[in-house]
Amino acid sequence: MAGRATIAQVAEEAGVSAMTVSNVINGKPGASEETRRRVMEVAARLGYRPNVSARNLKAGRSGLIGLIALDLTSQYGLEILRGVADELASAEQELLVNATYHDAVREKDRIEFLARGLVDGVLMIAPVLEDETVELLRRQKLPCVIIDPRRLDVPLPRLSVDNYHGMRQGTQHLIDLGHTRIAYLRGEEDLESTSIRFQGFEDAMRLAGLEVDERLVASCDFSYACGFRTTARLIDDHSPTAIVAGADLMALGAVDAARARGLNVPTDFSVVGFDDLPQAAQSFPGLTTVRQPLHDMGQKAARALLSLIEGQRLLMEHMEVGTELVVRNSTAPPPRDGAA
Amino acid sequence: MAGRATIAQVAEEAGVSAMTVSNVINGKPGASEETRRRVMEVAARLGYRPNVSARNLKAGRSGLIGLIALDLTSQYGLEILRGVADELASAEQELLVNATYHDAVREKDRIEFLARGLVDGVLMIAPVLEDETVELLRRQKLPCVIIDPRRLDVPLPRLSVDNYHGMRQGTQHLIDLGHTRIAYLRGEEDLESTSIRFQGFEDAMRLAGLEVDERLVASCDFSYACGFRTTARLIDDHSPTAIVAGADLMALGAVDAARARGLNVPTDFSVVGFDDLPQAAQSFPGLTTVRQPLHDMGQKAARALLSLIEGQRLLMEHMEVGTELVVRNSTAPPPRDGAA
DNA sequence: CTGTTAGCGCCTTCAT
DNA sequence: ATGAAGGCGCTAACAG
Repeated sequence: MAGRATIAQVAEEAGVSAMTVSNVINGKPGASEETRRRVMEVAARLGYRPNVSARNLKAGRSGLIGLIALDLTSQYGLEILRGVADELASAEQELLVNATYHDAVREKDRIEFLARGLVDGVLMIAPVLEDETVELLRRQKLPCVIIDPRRLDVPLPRLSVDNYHGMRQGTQHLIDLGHTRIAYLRGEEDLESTSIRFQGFEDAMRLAGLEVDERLVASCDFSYACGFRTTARLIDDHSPTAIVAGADLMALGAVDAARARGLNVPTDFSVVGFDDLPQAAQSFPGLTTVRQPLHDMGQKAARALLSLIEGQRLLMEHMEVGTELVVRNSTAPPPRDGAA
Repeated sequence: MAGRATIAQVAEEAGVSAMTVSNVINGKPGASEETRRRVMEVAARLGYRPNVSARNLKAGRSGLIGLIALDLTSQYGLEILRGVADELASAEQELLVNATYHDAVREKDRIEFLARGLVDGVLMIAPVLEDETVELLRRQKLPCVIIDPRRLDVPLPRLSVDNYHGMRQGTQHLIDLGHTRIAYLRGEEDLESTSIRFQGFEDAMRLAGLEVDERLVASCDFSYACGFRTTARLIDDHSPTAIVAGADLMALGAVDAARARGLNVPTDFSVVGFDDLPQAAQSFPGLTTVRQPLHDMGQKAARALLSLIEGQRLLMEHMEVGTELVVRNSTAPPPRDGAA
């Protein structure tokens, strides 16, 4: 559609062969200064641009990386996306973005489509990844890296976060402040990380000699709305003095729920999140949370994918990155009377 | 790299010609049930997928649409992106995402790169778009549509929002509630929309017989942080009872600034935003704001681009969509004593 | 119903 | 230093 002119036209117009035009355009040696100049002049005049499909067909690669994200609206995926984009920028690879909207069928379709030679490799964020899809990826020998896998044992290269220690540290922070009645908001149950984070919470509690009260534990879908609703209920029914959420969005909902119940955060009620989304810093009070290095994760995964594409083998199939507690203003010692 | 099996291999293995395989795969008529079955069986066994590059080469298109966004983190652009992606999904076009990070040079580079035939068309969100770049797009006859142009008179197909009436309506809402000392947060000054929205604010005030106090008007960069800072200052110095912000992020900052000053929103201080980002609904109190139909805008722009690509002329070069006031809980009548 | 021919635009190989 | 031939994988258009 664009770049009408073809290499043949330029060749004709410049009075040389297509081959020479190709060499000149690609800066290959073997063309006199004179010819070079003439070809460039004609190419510019005709607005010639090499056709990408043709080039790809010939080269057997596309210069494209596919990213399969769950959702294009969650900051979580977008921070990763930024990291990926930053890394790819210096590698002359373009990014093809896809969202599955949490639909396994759509996910499979997209991967299948991308695997038709459209992309040189695929990056997936928390994909559902049915066995059949894994099989497809392996059969097609399509390089791929999974970021934040749902199950840690998928037989594909993957990058995950140290959820266990992250959550243990976040919980410990509340314990250190003196909290004992700590509620916990689990995330979606089909993510292995939800259980692992909870494990970190439990262990931190146990090691501090604290009881994990099951009535203070609830599950949510990672959303603000559910965090709000659930926390409001928890406060009404069981008066915890603090809550740990398996994701920042839920934590933000928890903060507002406490506020809606007339509690001051953090003096009456403390909240700890997980992720450190941009919104965690941009809220009032600033959210204390366990930081996942999302941008770094994107970069790291992209880098791994690029080496796979270049045919190198990865040092390790399963990469893991650490977390970091970011203390802001949503946490403080519990109120004196012990309950909210 | 991927898609090992080619049509020729399938043909050979199935004992038919490549043409027949093609027809079967594409569901074209003219193939006996028997042949069809055999071909399908072999194709499945070999894991055959038509190569996209080859197909596009043949078809004279790339199947790719480029999206030039300012930023991959702002919800504003992402809501539009979602609309675009949804529309493209049914058009067999993939989306190539690019961020310029507000850098005019980078923007030009990216457009130039895409214009090399990589994509069939380009969508741009609030691009800086120097004259030279416009010239390039025209010369290459690269179909493009601009969403939310910085200047309304760019000579390219574009889609903008009725900023004037939107802001007038948002302001009127506060006036109707009884506010008179209304502050205003302008957005970035190099967007024409910033002036147009302000115009709507001014006119609403004037028509209600209210003074626009210049000391209550300030400029910001669309960010939460600046909205917070500036509103805090405005409240300290001039005690308005309400504020209108040219964007939701600034409005969210304003809400938290008021809160930080000990004011209750909305009973002591009202806030009106502009955009209706997802966060506007997901905050406490819910933000009253002027809704831009971002998702629709993305769809509409994508649809326009697709018809341009198909060679159709657009009915109008400049499309405009309307806004809608969304009343939530950040606005209420001013406090009795008249000042904050 | 099925196969042959031809060519999309480019570039690798091998001559000249 | 330059060019001719051929093919990447696919599919119109036209045979048969």
